[in-house]
Amino acid sequence: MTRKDTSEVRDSLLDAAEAVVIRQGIANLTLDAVAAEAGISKGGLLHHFPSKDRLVEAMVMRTAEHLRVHYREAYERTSEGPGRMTRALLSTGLADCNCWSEQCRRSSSAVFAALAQNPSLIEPMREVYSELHRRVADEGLSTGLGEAVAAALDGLWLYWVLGLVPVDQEMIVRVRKALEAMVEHSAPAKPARLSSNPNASDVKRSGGRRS
Amino acid sequence: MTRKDTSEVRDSLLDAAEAVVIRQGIANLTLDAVAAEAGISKGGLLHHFPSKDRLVEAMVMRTAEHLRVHYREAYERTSEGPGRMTRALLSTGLADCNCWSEQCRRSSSAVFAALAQNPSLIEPMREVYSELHRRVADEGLSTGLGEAVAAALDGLWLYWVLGLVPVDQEMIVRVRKALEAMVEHSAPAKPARLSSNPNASDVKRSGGRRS
DNA sequence: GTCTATATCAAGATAGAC
DNA sequence: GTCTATCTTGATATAGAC
Repeated sequence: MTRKDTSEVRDSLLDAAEAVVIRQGIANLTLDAVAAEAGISKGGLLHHFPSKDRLVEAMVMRTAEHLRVHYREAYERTSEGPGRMTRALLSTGLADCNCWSEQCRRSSSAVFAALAQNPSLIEPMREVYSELHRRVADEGLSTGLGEAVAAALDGLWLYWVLGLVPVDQEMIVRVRKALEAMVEHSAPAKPARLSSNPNASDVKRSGGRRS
Repeated sequence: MTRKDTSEVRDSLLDAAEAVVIRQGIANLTLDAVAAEAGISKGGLLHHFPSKDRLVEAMVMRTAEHLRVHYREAYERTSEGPGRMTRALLSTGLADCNCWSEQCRRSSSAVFAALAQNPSLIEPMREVYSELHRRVADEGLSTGLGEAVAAALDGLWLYWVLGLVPVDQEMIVRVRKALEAMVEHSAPAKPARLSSNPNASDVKRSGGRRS
């Protein structure tokens, strides 16, 4: 019970830290700001996270774990066959714009906090990506295709979190369709359930063929 | 003359700032560190850039301008036809691994410095990307394809600068081939120079990348 | 244009009361 | 476990000599 309460407090403190980054940017991710956001004193905050490094580390670990759970669930929901993980990413990573934005905001705050605080803190994220790319790179699609799709999704993420390119629902749909067309042609099996999203399986132009 | 000298000094100071970020990370991008790296005093540095914001602003503007020049040149070197800008990005953005790395390092230092210092300083980068995506989104390829390719390249850039996924020459080649196959099929015109070459010896000069 | 010296301040972290 | 008060450091920026 005590443990559960403590865990809940930690979680709310991490929420506060994310909120600070999202609203004020990483330059303003200070212990004072997090404490104020959480409605606690700096001393109280430092009781749960004895240093700023530990706080950021916890932010990254939580985000990494969420990400891992998220794509594993998507994998389970996706039909078997070549490119299963890749198709799972397409259906979950580019689903609804609003959900996507929320996830983006949260993950970006952790990643950038780590980058600013101490780049080595990104490590948990590396482990998740390591597993993800292992799965995506070896699932029967033509060489490099799974990796290309994953990279494209993360490119969109980058555009969105930096505001480099306006990413709206229309753009997401355009890009998803283009990527799905590639994957579908590379792995034409099981066209019945290619994607869990109804309007995502509309492929007009025939794709290319490869070895 | 005086102006040219001043401009050269400014450029060398920006080089020093990039070097600091690359070697020590953005957390250590301080005026002291930049001054030391450039072999000048902090007072001298502040004569050229009256505040840290101005210094980072100049870093971003220089990087953005390099990027713009870079892809415009690549465009000129690329054969006419559908997807010209997209093909230009593929040939120049994913050319030689070493050149690419160098460009990555430099561009990432500017972008992340801006992110840490003051996100609004990214603006010059936005303008360049705005133009780039305008060109890539409307060149006769199937809908979303140009944007997907551009996003994939920037995804690779992200992997590389954060070390999220190991990006080596082999991976670059794999992804490039997958993307080229898409573009080639969508725009089969001018097969002579499109990049039917397995190793894409299309245009390899001045490799390098974006953002 | 470059330097040294210094003012100013904010942030991370500690100590100890409650 | 949470608080207030305080210590310490390091970073930006200014002032003014050379």
